[in-house]
Amino acid sequence: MPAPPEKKPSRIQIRNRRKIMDAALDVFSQHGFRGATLDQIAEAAGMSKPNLIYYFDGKEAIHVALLNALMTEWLDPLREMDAQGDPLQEILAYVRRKMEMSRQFPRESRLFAIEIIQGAPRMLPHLESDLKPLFDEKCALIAGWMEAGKLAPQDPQQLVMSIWALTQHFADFDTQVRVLVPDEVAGWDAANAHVETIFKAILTPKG
Amino acid sequence: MPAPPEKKPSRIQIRNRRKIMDAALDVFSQHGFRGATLDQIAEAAGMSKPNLIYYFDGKEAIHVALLNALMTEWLDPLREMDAQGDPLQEILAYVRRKMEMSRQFPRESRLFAIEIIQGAPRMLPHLESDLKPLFDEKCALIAGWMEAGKLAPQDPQQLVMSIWALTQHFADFDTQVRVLVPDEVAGWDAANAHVETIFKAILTPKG
DNA sequence: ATTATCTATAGATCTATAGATAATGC
DNA sequence: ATTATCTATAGATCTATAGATAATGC
Repeated sequence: MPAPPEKKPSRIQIRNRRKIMDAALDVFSQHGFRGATLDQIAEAAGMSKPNLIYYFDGKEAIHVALLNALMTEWLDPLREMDAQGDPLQEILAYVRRKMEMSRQFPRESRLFAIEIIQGAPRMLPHLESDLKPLFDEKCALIAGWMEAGKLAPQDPQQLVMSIWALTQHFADFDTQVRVLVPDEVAGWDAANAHVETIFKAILTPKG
Repeated sequence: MPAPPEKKPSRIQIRNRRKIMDAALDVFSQHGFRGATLDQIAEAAGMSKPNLIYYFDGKEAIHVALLNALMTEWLDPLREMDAQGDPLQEILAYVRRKMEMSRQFPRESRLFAIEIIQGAPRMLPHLESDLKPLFDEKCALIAGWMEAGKLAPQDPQQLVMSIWALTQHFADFDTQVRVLVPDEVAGWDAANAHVETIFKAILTPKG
């Protein structure tokens, strides 16, 4: 069953689809799927509503396209964790990459967070097919490192989820963080330092 | 300007308002404010739509009532942190209380999470007026403990936010956790243990 | 008498389509 | 010729209200 033969998209197509996706990221990451409207997306994209639907099959198609595109790149930092590298440095580097992504791409982080909180109605299959195998692979790698005495022994699954919890918190709960720690710049520096301290403390093998 | 004299609510009023709030918690915590509909809430409450509005001024009033009620009890575990207690034990006990709340009240956790992720349009004033002073007070308490050498020195603000990030993750991202760690019971036990390990490791003062 | 509930519906909002018009690429 | 955009609108969904009817508490 070959994919239907599709023409190569024109430059305008590429530009407009990208513009729509960016606008949709704004809107969906703030209101979730149900709370978002095509009007808001059209407004943010600077296009008319029917024009949106000229480029995508509908509201849901835009959302799915967004999630698909993001799933891939969102997992990249984890993929980069290298079995050949120094275990502690590999994990700390992963933590740093995740913190950097939270800082640079808070909308993406929130889009995922809302989708997951709402029960992942459109992303559950991706979690099973993409995230789970990668998660299992990297947990096995980390478990190996622990067995070899390179890292303090602990539950690798909990370790990886802790990394996510801590690094994504600063993007997802940004509104709250800003109330409590008004100085944006100092906040990020302190967060980076604190998160790094945590993982050094629990991962460094004892004596 | 005295508050308008309100009659004492009847038993039916109390029961129905409670039923509506519970139903609204279901619906708002899953879809956010904009994504939720009165139809869904009415259905979940087993009441007719107009009857909902007989008890509350409207959709927004229900949401606000929910957030107000929750804000108070959600902060209780932090209020309990006792300046007279043993510092390390006080913090670990707080962590345990928060984990327990995530396990027992995941809907409440998600309701807050969605509200914050969406920019806290209806809760920002509460964050400023309720959360911030309590946060500052407890951070000062923790800072005092650190100066006294009872805890390893670190940024108290980052410490408290780390506790939130880790403990709430398991409620908010439950859907994802279940994909990655299918055994619910074992997952919670492992999570409890891991989170406790983390905070013991970073808080125990060095020799 | 007062409180609670229901049916019916007004009016706003939302997704999506139809069909005409304008812009672009050979 | 094909691609892109617009106006107008159908049809569904949503919040909220009007006004009638039923249940409850003195």
